[in-house]
Amino acid sequence: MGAEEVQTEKLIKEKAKILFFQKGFLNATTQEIADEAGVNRALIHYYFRSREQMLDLLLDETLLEKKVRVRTILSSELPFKEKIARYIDAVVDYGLNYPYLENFIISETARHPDKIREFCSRDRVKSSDLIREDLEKEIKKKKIAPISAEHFMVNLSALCNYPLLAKSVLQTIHGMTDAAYRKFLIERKRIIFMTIFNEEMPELPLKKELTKHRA
Amino acid sequence: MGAEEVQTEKLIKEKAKILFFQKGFLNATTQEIADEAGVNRALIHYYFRSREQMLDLLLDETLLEKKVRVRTILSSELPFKEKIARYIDAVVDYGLNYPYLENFIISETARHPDKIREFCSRDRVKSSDLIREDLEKEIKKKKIAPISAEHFMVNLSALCNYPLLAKSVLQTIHGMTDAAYRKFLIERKRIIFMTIFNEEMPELPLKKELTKHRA
DNA sequence: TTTCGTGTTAACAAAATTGTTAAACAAAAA
DNA sequence: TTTTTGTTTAACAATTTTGTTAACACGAAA
Repeated sequence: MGAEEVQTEKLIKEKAKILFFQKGFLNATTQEIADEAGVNRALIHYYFRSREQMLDLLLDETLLEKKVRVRTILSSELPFKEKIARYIDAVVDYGLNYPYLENFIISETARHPDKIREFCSRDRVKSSDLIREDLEKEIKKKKIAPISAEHFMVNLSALCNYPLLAKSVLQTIHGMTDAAYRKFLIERKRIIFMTIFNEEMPELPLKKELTKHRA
Repeated sequence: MGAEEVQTEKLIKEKAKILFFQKGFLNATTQEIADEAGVNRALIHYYFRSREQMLDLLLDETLLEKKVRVRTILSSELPFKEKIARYIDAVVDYGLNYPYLENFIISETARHPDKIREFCSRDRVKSSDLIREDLEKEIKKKKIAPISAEHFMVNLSALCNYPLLAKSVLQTIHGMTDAAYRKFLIERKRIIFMTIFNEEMPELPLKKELTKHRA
């Protein structure tokens, strides 16, 4: 047993993520996953028992990773608009890696509503609760038109996630190359901020600072 | 042969649409479709040759129907803001019937990029072209912040379609019933307009008028 | 060296899914 | 009535996909 060799388990997960979340092959078979990883199909069952269990694990890990990033930002002490700017930045960047993640979730959730229910029930606060206070303050200061926290968050998710989700469609319609679409998505960060706040997005100072705690 | 009896072909298509576009069962098998329609599975092959061909037909028909509705609005002579208000109204209403249509397209397109390419290539004008002039005028009049027609249309589609697409997820997160979510979606029509134009959505006169031609 | 355990493989079995076909059926036409 | 035509059904065949198992490889520990 060698920790220095290729970690087959990790390799399979990585390649499966690419198939499902990057390439959008929602129906990828165990064989296709094994091929992508250049590995015998039986290993998928060896490490993950069944296809189903592997999917659960993948989703759980990936969703958690994304949730941590997002929550870190939304529950930080940053001023509201910077918080949102960072949220947009993080979600779009994450989506550039895994454009079809949301699509996958949607499909899985349609078939197995209990899975996402279980995942959501783990945390007591909804993400809309995390911005409610900030938002209401902003509204009172007349800095932004009245809107409920739920609608605000849905607007934000929609503007960030949809262009990633619909990558294949939008790219085809507008006849863009992969590179052009990537550029378009990065442009969108500013556009999204403008659409929501009706003003230019501020420059963001170094990202690393955010996770560090300062007593 | 009786035209007065239940049209099996139509019945199958209707029920398949429900499975795919309403319930979001992207992987529904021919057996599941047959069951939903209360019909022998072989009939699906009798009428549509293969599962694949049935899917193509369904997508084509449904997309065309939606496209006609949208194009009718976008290429009408209405003032810009009313045009957009009607677009929002139509897309959200259509989505209330088929919330998972977009999801289906996205998945199909990821696997078979040629299909959507073929569908798109049928019309010469992109929908963003249909509003470009109007939009530029509006921007010159300082009625709206500068934005490209592409970003504007993507914003609009995102705000309209995402909440439908992510129905199962959002509904779970916010703990809504079907009825509550439906209400939420209808509320969103005004929200979307406000988000884009930063002003209240006007009341829309009767919808029927739109399709009629007046020389 | 032998033993042990993890990781890997090919071969097999079982289930699910699609597509075909021949026969049954029913209503209209001859 | 018989024939014909379009529709429906059950049974079958082929393929795909998943899951299991027994044998194999090979380094580490005894």
